[in-house]
Amino acid sequence: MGRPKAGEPELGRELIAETALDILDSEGLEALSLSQIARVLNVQTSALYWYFKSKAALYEYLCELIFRRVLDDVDPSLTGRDLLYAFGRGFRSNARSSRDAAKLISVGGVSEGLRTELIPGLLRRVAVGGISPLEARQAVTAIEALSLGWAIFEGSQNPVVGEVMRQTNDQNDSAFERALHALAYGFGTDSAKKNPA
Amino acid sequence: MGRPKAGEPELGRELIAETALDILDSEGLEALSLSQIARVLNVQTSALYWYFKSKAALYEYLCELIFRRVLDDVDPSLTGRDLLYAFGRGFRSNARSSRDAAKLISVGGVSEGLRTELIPGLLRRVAVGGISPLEARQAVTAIEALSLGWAIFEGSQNPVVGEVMRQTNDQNDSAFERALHALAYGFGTDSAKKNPA
DNA sequence: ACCTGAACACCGTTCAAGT
DNA sequence: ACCTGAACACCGTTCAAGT
Repeated sequence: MGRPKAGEPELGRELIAETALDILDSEGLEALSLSQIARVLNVQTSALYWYFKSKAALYEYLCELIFRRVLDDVDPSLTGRDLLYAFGRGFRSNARSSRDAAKLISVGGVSEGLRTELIPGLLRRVAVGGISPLEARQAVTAIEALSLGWAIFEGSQNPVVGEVMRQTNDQNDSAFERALHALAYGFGTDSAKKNPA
Repeated sequence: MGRPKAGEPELGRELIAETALDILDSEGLEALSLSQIARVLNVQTSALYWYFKSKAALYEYLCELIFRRVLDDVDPSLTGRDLLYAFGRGFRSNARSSRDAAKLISVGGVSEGLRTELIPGLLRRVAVGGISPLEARQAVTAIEALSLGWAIFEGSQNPVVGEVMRQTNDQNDSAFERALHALAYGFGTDSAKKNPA
């Protein structure tokens, strides 16, 4: 044991990341450690440092992976506000399908690929029609924030969301969708520009 | 050393919590450990267990403390949608004033006082006029989610918000305020109930 | 190139023992 | 009641050494 057995998948960034997401799913963020990953993979903890220079680097990689999956699930033909809406839905449903994924994102750093490739691409697709680049950036920020925050509360035992959860899932889904809709389609319109009395 | 000196503040939940928030502020969530708190306070780590039964219990206490401060800053005469708006602003500005406070909230659990006292009180103040209790719960959830998510992105090096940050603070503030307004005043209205084509 | 094995400083938690 | 001191299992990281 400890050495590659025939028939066993080869150690690498992919396998390490998948194992990490499995642990995140089954045991939560607290239990997600390099030691635990190594234990599952039957290697020494130090072996992981050949593929990731630190725990933070692994976390960045995981965040990018999650983000990439969300974008892959979104209809590529969508643009503008419809894209905003679909992105928010995908972000939350993905975060909800994997326990503590939202916590990971809130704690993990931002990778190079995310900063230079994925986000700019998303922004370009949102900034169409009457939506300026600045407006697109602000809207994406708002959608990301709502979806991430919502997923965090859903994952935790938050009392507010907890109550909402105890109602039917339909009602809860619609609560999120209503908020999302208010943001995606209400942001930057006249009704959102007015200040309250 | 190690024993209470005359003139030194007495060890207790208050002092431990304040020290913890100081560390959170100056060194971030990663550096916030029981050992570090004990080191600053010149006591043994095990001494802290007299006041908190675990690290998680301390985190809960800190979350409740932060939440309480946010509510204390909100004009007590506000109700309904105006309260929603003010609560969101306070939540984010408080989270922003203390580094990694948002991360702490996303990771920390929910205390008894928060669940049974603070949140129900907030809900009661929101559910006035044309706003039903269910609607109030959903709206508070949405506002909390947006404000928490926004604060997390602000605290991190998120690329989207990072870009927005590099613009003037006014612009960034107004981006958040616009999103907040869309939620507080757009949620539950006719425009938010319609589904996109 | 890829992994082991040992070492280091740090962490959360428990518990007997002191005062 | 309140705190020390020692112990335990676990963690991230480094690095020489093997193949």
